[in-house]
Amino acid sequence: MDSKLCALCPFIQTEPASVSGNGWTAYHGDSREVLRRLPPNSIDILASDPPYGTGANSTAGRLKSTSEKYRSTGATPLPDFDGDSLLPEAWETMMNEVLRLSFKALKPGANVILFCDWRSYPGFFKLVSSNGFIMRAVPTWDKGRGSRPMKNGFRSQSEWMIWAKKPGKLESNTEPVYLDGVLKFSTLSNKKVHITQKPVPLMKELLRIAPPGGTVLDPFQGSGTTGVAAQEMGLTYIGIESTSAYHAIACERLSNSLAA
Amino acid sequence: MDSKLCALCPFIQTEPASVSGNGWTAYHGDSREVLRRLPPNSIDILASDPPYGTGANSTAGRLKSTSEKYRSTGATPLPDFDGDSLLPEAWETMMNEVLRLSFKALKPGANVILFCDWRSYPGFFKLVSSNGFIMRAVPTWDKGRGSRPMKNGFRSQSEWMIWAKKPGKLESNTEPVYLDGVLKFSTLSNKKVHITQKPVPLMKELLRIAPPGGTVLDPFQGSGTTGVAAQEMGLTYIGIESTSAYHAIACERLSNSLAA
DNA sequence: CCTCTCGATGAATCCATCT
DNA sequence: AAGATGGATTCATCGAGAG
Repeated sequence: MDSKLCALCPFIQTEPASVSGNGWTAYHGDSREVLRRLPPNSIDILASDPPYGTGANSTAGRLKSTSEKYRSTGATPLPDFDGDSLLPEAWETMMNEVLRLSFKALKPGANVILFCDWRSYPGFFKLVSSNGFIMRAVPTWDKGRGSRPMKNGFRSQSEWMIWAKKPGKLESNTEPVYLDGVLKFSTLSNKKVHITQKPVPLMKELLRIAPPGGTVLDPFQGSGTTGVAAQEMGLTYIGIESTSAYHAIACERLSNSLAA
Repeated sequence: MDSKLCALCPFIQTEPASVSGNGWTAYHGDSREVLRRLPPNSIDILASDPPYGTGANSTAGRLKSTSEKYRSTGATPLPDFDGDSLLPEAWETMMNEVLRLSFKALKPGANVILFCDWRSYPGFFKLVSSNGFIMRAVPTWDKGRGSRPMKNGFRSQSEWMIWAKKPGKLESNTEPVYLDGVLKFSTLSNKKVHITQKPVPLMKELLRIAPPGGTVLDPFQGSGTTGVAAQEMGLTYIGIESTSAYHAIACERLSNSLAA
């Protein structure tokens, strides 16, 4: 942990708890508190699946847990995750702060990958741009036709990944990569431990844009898929999660990731 | 043309010119002027590829013609199209008016399909929602790997289609359709007569959500691809185009569409 | 080992009913 | 009357288990 903290600052009082392994660190706490303590210009890539903040469209939506909302068939209940049921103002303030603090932690020229959907994209677009990042493109994750069909309409079968970067140039003398703009990976139907869990092969494909051996940051770690992918790609990983249940799940997945 | 116009209104003085064929009408004029004259609640679906308004990011961009901007290899020059080089304020005012007038012309429950990309989506999202339309989803057009690869990044190989509807219910006693959310059609590399021309098979797939025999409106007709697709789907078509060169091209394509 | 059947799933949406 | 609630709905795909 960065030890160059201001000893007089009353806002930083306790160290967030963290668990470490070979090439990874998982913090348990609020993203903003942890981000404040990361050394500036130290991260090569931010890759994360943040809460979309679209769960609060009704009072019911705000009161319901995420597992109730996003599971139609009442199968295995999963632990809830934070940040989805915030009212728009609260979501925006939180996300703005996370992006501002992340900007500092990232190296000049570092890439940013953020998952979103058609509802949350305008909010992310505004915050990403206004925090100094440069939008590059928005590749699409095609989930295939496994998702729920839509009568007399178009199936919602994709999510988007905002690709942006911090201004500057990241030096890299390795072979250039050329990545597709539409990435097709099927969802893990029933093996999921988090409702919005992404497939590891998808995350690995996205992380091909990271410099070899670089450091990946995920301020909304969830079940730790980004970390597992980073491990398999030989990248160093730093993750942050506020929910106890998911912090524990992520630590276990990270511990076992290269064992298999 | 609708004859129930207010005889005292000083703003409506001349009839826009139009050309008609069997099941289609192509207006030559400003979308807003023509939309004002359409009978309210008469259109079943709006399907269009509007100007994105993102061509004016620099003075150079505003002064360059659209054919100069969008052709890196100096191949056959194509006629310019209107509305792309408007400054953001002007684009927004124009598009707002077109959407407001279109809303009136559409039947309750009518669907809206608007092409956009990741730059223009936030602007469209705002205007579509604030004009009373209900956002439904955003299917993706996957152009495949034909487009230019991106060094150390993700290829821009997709465009988005905003799917929205006017509140209400469109009665239809036909078989329901279930459409995919990611539509893969390759671009017409060199046979294009308009720079942003879409493939006819893509437009036909999109028009499958129209009620059989219904009326399709395209306020930014361009080279008339929407109309050709509508013809092949057995739908009635109304298109509007302000540029003379494209009006002529569209009339010719529409005349010949069912001949082949 | 491969094929087939069966069951469960989906960052959701529709609609009648209730407050 | 407008807004909230809760149960029913849709089908291509994936995985488990049987043959």
